Amino acid sequence: MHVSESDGPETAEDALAQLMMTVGRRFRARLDGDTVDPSQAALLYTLKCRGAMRLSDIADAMKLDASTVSRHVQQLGDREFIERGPDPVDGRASLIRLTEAGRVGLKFSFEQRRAILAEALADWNDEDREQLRIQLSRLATALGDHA
Amino acid sequence: MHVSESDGPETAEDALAQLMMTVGRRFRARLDGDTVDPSQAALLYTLKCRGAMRLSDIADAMKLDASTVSRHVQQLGDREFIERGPDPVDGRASLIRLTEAGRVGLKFSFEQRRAILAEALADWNDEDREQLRIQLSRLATALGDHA
DNA sequence: TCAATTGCTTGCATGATGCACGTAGTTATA
DNA sequence: TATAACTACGTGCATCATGCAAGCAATTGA
Repeated sequence: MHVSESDGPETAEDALAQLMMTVGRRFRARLDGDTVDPSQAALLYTLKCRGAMRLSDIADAMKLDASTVSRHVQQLGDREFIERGPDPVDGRASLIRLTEAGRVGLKFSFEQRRAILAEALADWNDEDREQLRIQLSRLATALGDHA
Repeated sequence: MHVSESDGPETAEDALAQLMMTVGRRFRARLDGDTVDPSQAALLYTLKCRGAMRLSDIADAMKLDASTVSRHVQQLGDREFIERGPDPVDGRASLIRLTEAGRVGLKFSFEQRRAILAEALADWNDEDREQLRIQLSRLATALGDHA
């Protein structure tokens, strides 16, 4: 066991595994006043980072079934958080693009999560926060890349 | 928006929000050969950290409905990953305790996640890893505490 | 032209979850 | 003591997210 009996985790890997387990629930849950659920927020975020994408590419990026993404896209489209345009190079596909309303909705989701985190990070000094930011960002990139 | 258009997140809070969104899926999914699903692994971890607990206390700690925990406990009990004993101070309740098999199952779940993370952290130096471990551990504690 | 492929959608089954309710055991009060 | 109120837990039911399989439409290749 790489987590000792009463101390904290012994490695960064275990610390992250513990963190995901401990707080995952709080991020997965739809937060108060939040307008998009976590999966759909992730979809919006993907579009924000990568620009207009085809549905199948979103499914690949998010490691979800295309049918699941199809339903999310429908719901987000109903709320005009995304819009679908034709793919100029393939008439079967459509390019899905974030709308301004979608940016606002995504921003709101981030703000909700920010509030929770800001509370936990309240007594961290700037250097620790910056270190954490850099490392988490690197980690997210590394985990996302080889996906 | 606290996440800039093409750079990484600008604050540690956003970096973590992004991380949860980016990789949450990989930890939530039942990994290959894994014997317990993520929710049940979290239950085992809770028992590991806090010792024998009553069902209602587990529900509080995990922020799940008691009925959900009841079902998890049944399934984990069937597989003898936990055992239920009488609560000496309340005949209605039972104390739920991790078995040795449960520790093994939990360890296996952690190993699975470790493998994914180790790959992503492969090129980090020891100092960065140690920093990350400390900060993640602190963060998990902070987030878990005010829960 | 027609078969095979690809992008997407829909029907269906499964599994996790919460709520409402029921049962058994406990505590408080007359 | 008797009885009412409360608590811990389990079960039935509805809901929702998801994946798989099948289908439809458009593209590509022979």
